[in-house]
Amino acid sequence: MRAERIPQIIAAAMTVFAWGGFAQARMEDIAQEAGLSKATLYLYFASKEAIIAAILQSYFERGFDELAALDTSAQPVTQRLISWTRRRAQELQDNAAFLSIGFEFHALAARHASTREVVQGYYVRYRSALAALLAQAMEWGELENANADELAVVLISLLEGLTVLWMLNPAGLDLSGVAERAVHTLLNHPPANSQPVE
Amino acid sequence: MRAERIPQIIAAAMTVFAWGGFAQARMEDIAQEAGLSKATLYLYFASKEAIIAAILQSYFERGFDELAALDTSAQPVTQRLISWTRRRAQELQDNAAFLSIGFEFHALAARHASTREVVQGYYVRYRSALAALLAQAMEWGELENANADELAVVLISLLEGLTVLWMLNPAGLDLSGVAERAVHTLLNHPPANSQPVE
Amino acid sequence: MRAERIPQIIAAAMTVFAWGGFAQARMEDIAQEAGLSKATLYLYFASKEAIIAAILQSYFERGFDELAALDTSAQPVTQRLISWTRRRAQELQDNAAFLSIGFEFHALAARHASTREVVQGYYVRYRSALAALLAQAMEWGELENANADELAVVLISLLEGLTVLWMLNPAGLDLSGVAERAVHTLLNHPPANSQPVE
Amino acid sequence: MRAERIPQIIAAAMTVFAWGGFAQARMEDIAQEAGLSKATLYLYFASKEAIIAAILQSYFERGFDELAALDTSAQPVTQRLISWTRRRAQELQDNAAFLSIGFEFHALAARHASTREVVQGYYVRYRSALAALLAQAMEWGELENANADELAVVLISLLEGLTVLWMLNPAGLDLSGVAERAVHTLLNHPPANSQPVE
DNA sequence: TATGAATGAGGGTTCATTCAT
DNA sequence: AATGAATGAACCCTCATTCAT
Repeated sequence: MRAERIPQIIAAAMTVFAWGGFAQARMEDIAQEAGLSKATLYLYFASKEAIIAAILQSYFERGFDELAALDTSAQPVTQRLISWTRRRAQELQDNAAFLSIGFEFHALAARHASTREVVQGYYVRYRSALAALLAQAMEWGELENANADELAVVLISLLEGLTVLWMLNPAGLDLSGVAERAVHTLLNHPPANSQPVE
Repeated sequence: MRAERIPQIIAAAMTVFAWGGFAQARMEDIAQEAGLSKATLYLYFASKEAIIAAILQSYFERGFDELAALDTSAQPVTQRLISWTRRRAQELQDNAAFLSIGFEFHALAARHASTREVVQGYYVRYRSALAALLAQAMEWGELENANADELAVVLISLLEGLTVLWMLNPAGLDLSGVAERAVHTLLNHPPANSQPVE
Repeated sequence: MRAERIPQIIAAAMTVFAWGGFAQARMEDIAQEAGLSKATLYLYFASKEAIIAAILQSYFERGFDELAALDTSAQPVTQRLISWTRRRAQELQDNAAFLSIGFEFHALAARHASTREVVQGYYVRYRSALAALLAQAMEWGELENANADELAVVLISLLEGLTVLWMLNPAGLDLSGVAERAVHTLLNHPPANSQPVE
Repeated sequence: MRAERIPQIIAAAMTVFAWGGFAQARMEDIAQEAGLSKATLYLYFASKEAIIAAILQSYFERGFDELAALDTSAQPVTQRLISWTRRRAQELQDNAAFLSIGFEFHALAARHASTREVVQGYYVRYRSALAALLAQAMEWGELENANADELAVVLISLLEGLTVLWMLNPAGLDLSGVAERAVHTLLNHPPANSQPVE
């Protein structure tokens, strides 16, 4: 029962949150979307906040499977990262409806340490995984030697930022193309190698 | 009076919103922060939403003065962009407290067309100004020929994304340094030149 | 539950409205009078206005049962109308506390078409029923031939007007007596027979 | 100034009250209608309630001039009363817009003794004047002997009640005609002469 | 497990009234 | 005399949460 209800409620809540934001969404709406009664929600979640917290946990797991898959592929790292970029872009487009939830978590993270820690945890893992991969590629001579961690930060930032611009004008931005080309460049010319400018 | 009260209320509202988000903030809080009574707020704004809308208009004006200043400087474009990046980073750090408002606007933009239009308008201007500058630099031979508009998109995205990562862990990310080095690289190796990878 | 709560709330609201008028009455007062919480009222009525509308529907049903009973009685029509008049007067006195609600509906009707239609509907039914009875009595030779509809209007008007005067000074006006005597006269000397005066 | 402003404000208030009722009308609305500022109203009236009280005083003076004129006319009383009825009906139609105010005063009177006293005072004067006239006519043999006071009550009630029905459906009720015919009848067959029915 | 019914706490908004100018 | 500006006091309505069944 629990194993069945909890994802059902989370899915319903995500739909409702995506449509109107955390604050505007009412427990009534979530219940309706889930096909349950309001009171039933409370059998599985102690509060609205608990639902948000549960979503927070799952929301930032997206893409980790794919990231993990990067490690085991046989292709050259550059190639792997490019196609991973493409997949991330695709996934973004598929889940566009839920983008607002991510931004709302950013806002929450900026305000509340507890949320911040969770979100940060995600980016740390993300960054570490990416950096490890890049470091390996450097070690293996596939990429120019550079600060792998900083490169990871730059790549992640780039994708995050593109997400914002794409959300604002999906038709006006070739998300995949721009991302791929920029990642390609950055892999070939890692920024940490460049001379700091004063 | 209006010229006096409106900025006063907006400033108060921003402080309150930064602290608790749009939804949680109460008109009472804003009034208190502004040193006014709740009813007085309604002499100048028709609703809480109207205050948010007013902030939306002003929020994304930040940094435009500096962007405009880029045009008139005598330095080489690369140099100008690098130091502009530095100033943006500095400004970000100075206004860190209000970052959550920006993320909340992103969430709102993802949900409401009217907000989206305003925010998009900002990024369009931002991107145009930057692209124009880059195009000029390319024309003058200061930068390698490339797709100036796409380069602008990449630069903006990078800075936006770095903002998120820095917000999550200010101490763990040398915002200025990473930004400057990445911008430097991208200017020297504009991504649009690279061959798309299939 | 609904079948139980709705009359309960309407009764409470009538009491509160009778005491202070529609505008002054607070939902809190009605809730208290009904022994419920304020929020519970909203489970059954969408708004204060909806409660008033519900009362409007029931308020002008008073006396219709008795009016219907007029048809089936075996007594002569004159007799029936006289004793009906007496009962109406009695009922008025019994429900004196709610008179102000009726006047308030008159005021509302004068201002809002939708209320007017409801109230008018009541008087139309009232007038039709009375006119039909009078017409029958004329046909049967019990009453002098005359304009039954106009006579109905006059009778109703008379009772309505007496209600106002009696409300202003109950002790100073023998409501039943005056009403009965006037009705008696009008039945015997129906006005429509008289020559219009120029 | 006062002599100028006070009628101006009362006229404005009556317009606003007629449109939306006492409760819904805002001081702001009245001020606007009067072409004054809200604060200025308070130079002439201590409160909204004071404005209503002032209107109460003037509202029920309508028709008294004409009633007084009845005394001095040279025509037969019956004739005078009929043409007075016609004038009252005409006046009613001319001031139809303000009818709702009258009903609202009835509602207020039913609830508040102080208002009731004022309204009752009006009807008492009205009834006395009419009864005196009728008594004189009886004395002079112009009318059949009867209870002049009760006849006055019946006449007044009839006109009051007709007002309600006419307000509900002006097109469907020949106010003047019905009133005149009924008054004519009642003058010729005064109810108090009829035998009470048991 | 599920829910219909109920509510306490609260928040946005309104408005009569005041007062300094 | 007149008013722009300000506000305290309410009031309607909402909603997360509880609980008896």
